[in-house]
Amino acid sequence: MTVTLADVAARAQVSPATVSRVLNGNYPVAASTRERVLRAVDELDYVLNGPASALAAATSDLVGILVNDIADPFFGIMASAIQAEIGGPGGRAGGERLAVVCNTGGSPERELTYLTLLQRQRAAAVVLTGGAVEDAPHAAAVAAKLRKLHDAGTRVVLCGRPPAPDTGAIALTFDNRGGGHELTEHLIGLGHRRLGYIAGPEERTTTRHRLEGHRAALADHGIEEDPRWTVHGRYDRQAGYEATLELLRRDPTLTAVVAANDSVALGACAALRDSGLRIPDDVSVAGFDDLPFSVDAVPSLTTVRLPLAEAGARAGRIAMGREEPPPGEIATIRGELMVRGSSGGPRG
Amino acid sequence: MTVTLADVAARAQVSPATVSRVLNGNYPVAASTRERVLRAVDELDYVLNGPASALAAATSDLVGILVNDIADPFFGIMASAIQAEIGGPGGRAGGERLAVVCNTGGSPERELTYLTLLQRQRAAAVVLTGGAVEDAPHAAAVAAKLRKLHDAGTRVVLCGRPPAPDTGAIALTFDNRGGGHELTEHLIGLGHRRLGYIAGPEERTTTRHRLEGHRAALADHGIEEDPRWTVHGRYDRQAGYEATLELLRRDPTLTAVVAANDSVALGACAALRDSGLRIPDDVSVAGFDDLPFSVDAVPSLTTVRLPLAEAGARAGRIAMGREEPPPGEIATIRGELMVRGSSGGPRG
DNA sequence: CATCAGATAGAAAGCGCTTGCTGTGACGCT
DNA sequence: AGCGTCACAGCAAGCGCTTTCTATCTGATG
Repeated sequence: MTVTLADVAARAQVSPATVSRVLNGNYPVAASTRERVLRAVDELDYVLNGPASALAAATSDLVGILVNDIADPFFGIMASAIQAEIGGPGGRAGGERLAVVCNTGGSPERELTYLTLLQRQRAAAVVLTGGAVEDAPHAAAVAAKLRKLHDAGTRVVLCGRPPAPDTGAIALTFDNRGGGHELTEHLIGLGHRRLGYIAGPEERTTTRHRLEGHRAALADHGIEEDPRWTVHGRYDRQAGYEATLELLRRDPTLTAVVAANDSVALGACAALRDSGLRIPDDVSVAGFDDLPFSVDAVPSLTTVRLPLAEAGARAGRIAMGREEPPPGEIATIRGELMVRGSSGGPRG
Repeated sequence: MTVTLADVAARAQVSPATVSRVLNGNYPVAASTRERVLRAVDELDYVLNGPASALAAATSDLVGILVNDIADPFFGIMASAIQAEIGGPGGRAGGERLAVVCNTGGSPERELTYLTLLQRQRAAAVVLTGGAVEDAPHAAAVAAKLRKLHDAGTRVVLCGRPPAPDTGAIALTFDNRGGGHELTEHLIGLGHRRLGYIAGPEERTTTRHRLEGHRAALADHGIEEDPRWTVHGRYDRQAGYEATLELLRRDPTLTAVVAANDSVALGACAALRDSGLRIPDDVSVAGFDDLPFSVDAVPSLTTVRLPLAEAGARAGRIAMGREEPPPGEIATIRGELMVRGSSGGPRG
């Protein structure tokens, strides 16, 4: 039924071994023979059996990319950049690799299961993107898995994720703390003293780091933080909307709202508008990430730009072994403050 | 080095066959034996070798999802919904399947290569999303590939893509033509007579269908179309911005701009604003898709909602064989006109 | 008590490919 | 002329798992 290597070999009048070598191209084969084989492959419309080849060679050409939410451009952009470097078809990479993105939906279990699945497929490399969950047992389980993958020869790269010590994983980490600090400092510089903060889900590293940066900035300027000024929620627009209403309820005198990310900030803007407040005249708003739509918002969003595409590309190259890992296997990627129309001096 | 089935068998004092059967659970195994095996698996931390098992069983648990642009929420949302149904880990599906999304970047060659790669992996199913390219040779090549995949037992589902006759593929098609028609009709109903249209890339089915709907609506109302009123561009915000400036240059008297999709529409809004025009007082704007951010735009965007998540979920279920394919193997999914703030009567 | 169906477990034959090792001519060297 | 060297090509042994067929044991049946 299906065409196998042996069929091609028969047709080209050579041994299966020769066909295999022509296809893999890592062994000398006479030009004339090669041509004959290639013609046979073409005529029979032969397609290599991936599993068989992976089994025999003990390696596969699968590269896994784990993301928290594939519908979120934050991850989409990184995944896209990673995939472009992995080669996938058409990439500049020599061997064709199947870059696959796996959507964990932010669930620790799914993350773990996907890692097992990739381990099972003997993936060539795995790139984990986005913040990690700060649950000790789960973190340990993931670390163990990463270590195992690494030991099995799978290259593991963390992109926009905190380092995982002793796992052999290369980490490209975003400086969320620094970015958060700079952003809040900017607002303080404008004269704001009562700042609301809409944080992401409690147990995520990204959430914690950004919040820490924010608080550090407040502390630096001797501003005592009111616990009512922080609200947690999901990383989406809806959460931002609701959290903002809650903040306004708790303290209507806030002059600025800092959001966990741009989507949340957009929700915040909508809530402020719906509450009859002008941005930035009445309340300033700031986001994080600088996703493409942020510059288009009205007013355009003050935020911290994270070089998602660049980071992804680099992670992809490292995963493919086409770029040296950073010294110490850890690199910190800084964000860049983008001051735009959504932030201004308080009340006036 | 790595633990194999045989190791587990030895440890559990059973034959490899038994271990395999315990793991696959489709053959009677005494409870006590099963337990012993499971314990051994656990103790040895055994992970099944995917390729080996795929080879022996002649099937794999890979499901491919092809998207044009993973960084675009349009695809992200569909992919997310599909993946959720495929199961991936944690899904309600029984067997764990590895749902992998492949980013073609809109390139026909990459699309083809990914299909080959998936064929090579003996994928259990493949879902293609988004519009197709209307290049005859390429379309034929894709059709041939789909046919081959289908014949090899891979379930093929098209989601938001026109049917591919005689390939055995199930198609869930969006009614782009109808949506485009309804949208333009709405604007005409408001009194608009000079409507600019920002179309997507020329050679895509989605582009053509939406444009056809637009033109049909114009024709229905006896409006003669000026060729200067149509500009083609990419499906992104930037293209919308530039195309709008071009339209304005060609005919400053336009009272409405219809965009190929919401991102393009947002770009159009930005361009109009930058040109000192108010929306919708001076010019009305309409998009397509109703992506999450569209309702947040200022003013909120009049557009056609496509049930991306529902369609994706259905495609996923069909791909898994958990839902009957539609009669005739083709279903047309209609959009819903969402009238919002960006459209109003012309000039006041 | 002999017989047989039913329930489990094992033996072994692959699945389709890769690769170390073994030929085998053709060349070049002394 | 004799022989070591290459450059290729083929042999055959797996890679780790699934699955058919067969063997064994149990308890039920007549």
